[in-house]
Amino acid sequence: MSSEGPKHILMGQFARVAKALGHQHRLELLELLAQGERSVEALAEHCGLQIANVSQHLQHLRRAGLVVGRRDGKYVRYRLSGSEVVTLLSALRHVAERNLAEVRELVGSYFHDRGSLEPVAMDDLMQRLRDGGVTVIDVRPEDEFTQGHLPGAINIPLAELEARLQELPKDREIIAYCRGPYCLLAFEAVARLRREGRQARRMEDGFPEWLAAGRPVEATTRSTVLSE
Amino acid sequence: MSSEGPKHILMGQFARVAKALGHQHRLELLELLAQGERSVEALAEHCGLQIANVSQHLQHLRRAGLVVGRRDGKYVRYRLSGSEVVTLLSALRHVAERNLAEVRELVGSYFHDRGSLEPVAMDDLMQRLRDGGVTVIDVRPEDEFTQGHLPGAINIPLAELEARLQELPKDREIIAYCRGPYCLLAFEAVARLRREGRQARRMEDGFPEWLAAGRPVEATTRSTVLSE
DNA sequence: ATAATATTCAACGTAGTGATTGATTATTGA
DNA sequence: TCAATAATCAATCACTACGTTGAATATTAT
Repeated sequence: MSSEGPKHILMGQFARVAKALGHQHRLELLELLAQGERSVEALAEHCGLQIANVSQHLQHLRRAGLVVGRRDGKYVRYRLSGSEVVTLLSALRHVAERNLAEVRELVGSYFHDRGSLEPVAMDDLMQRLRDGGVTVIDVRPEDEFTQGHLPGAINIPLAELEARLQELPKDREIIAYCRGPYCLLAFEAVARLRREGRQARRMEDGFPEWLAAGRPVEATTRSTVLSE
Repeated sequence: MSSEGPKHILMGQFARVAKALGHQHRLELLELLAQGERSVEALAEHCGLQIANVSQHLQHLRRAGLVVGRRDGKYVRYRLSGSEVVTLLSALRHVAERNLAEVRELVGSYFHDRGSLEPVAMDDLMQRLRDGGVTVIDVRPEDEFTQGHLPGAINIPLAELEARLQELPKDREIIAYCRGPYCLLAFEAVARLRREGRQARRMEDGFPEWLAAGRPVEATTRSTVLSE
């Protein structure tokens, strides 16, 4: 009785997409894929899940139109099907942060309290990139950096931060970014840089949001643009 | 093993929100609530569902932070918890339309083919409202109109359209809007108006999107603003 | 060809979800 | 206070989803 008519069919389809988002592990997979292409194996490793399990989740996501896979030799590499998926994930985060008390508390205590790290909005950073006088560091793992990063950013994975301090100018502000607004890497990087007496802040959002906003991006290996 | 750490907890919370969206009936309820406040009974009637069933869905939505309810005499009236929920729903629709072949086909055949109805973007309509020279009609049911509508819009529910044609000027373009981009009311209204020889187009989005975009809104009964 | 590796498929048990029914609570009006 | 109405709760059943296991498939390298 309630599945007839084009509107109901549409709602059923929308629900299919939402169902695919409705699982912790699938959201984690999507966040990883938002950084760039990855094989099933690599995803399983990152998430600490079984390969068969990840494979099934990926197919679930694929049926919902959220990711696409391509065969590359022995591997099947998955990626987000488009930048609108990043937008959807941002909207989801936003609603949760705004309306779930548990999330507000967690974000407040765990993220915001980590010093007054004064995040820089993407717009502002864009402007300062044009004006010069700012050093941007990408604290994600090297393979994610390679697939795409902010123009002019230098890749310093968190583990190498102290060892490579001399690469960072002492008289310019340093802006760090990582995977997204709730990724801890940039928080930690800024905290450590300040401990070393550097002037550092973090970008409010991560690389995927920068990319989805249609801002310029550099890739190390090839010049392909990831956005659509 | 995989639910420890602040990040995993956050993902679990985000998944909770997505799970709540992952059901056809709940999405239909949300679309209705995007028009304004409604009692459980009214929602059940509109969706053709049992009251107890709707009640349970609403509590599911409430636990996910998507809706809030307040007691009003014998009734409990529910509404969306904020405009960011509308944004989330739009993002969901957008992903589905972009990446699910079934949705693309359905939208193409059922909505787009209904004449070349040349939708007007919200921005353009906003400008034309300022300039004057356009008549805007709200073809939703009266109770939805009452709770909030575009400034200056006149309410003509679809059933009354032919009977009230004389209220509409013949020399000005008429813009119709309804509940949202996939609501059929405005499509149908435009088709009928053109059949009558009027110059008519539909607004691309519906009232909830207009409201969520922070644009001006009028309410008939009280001057409360629904957005946050 | 054969072995090795990456991924998917198939099957199974457990657990959770959704719809229905009837009972229960909250509020209003007589 | 009692009846009527609106909403929620509790219990049940059918159904679907999740994770695991081991087998099957696809591709590469030997």
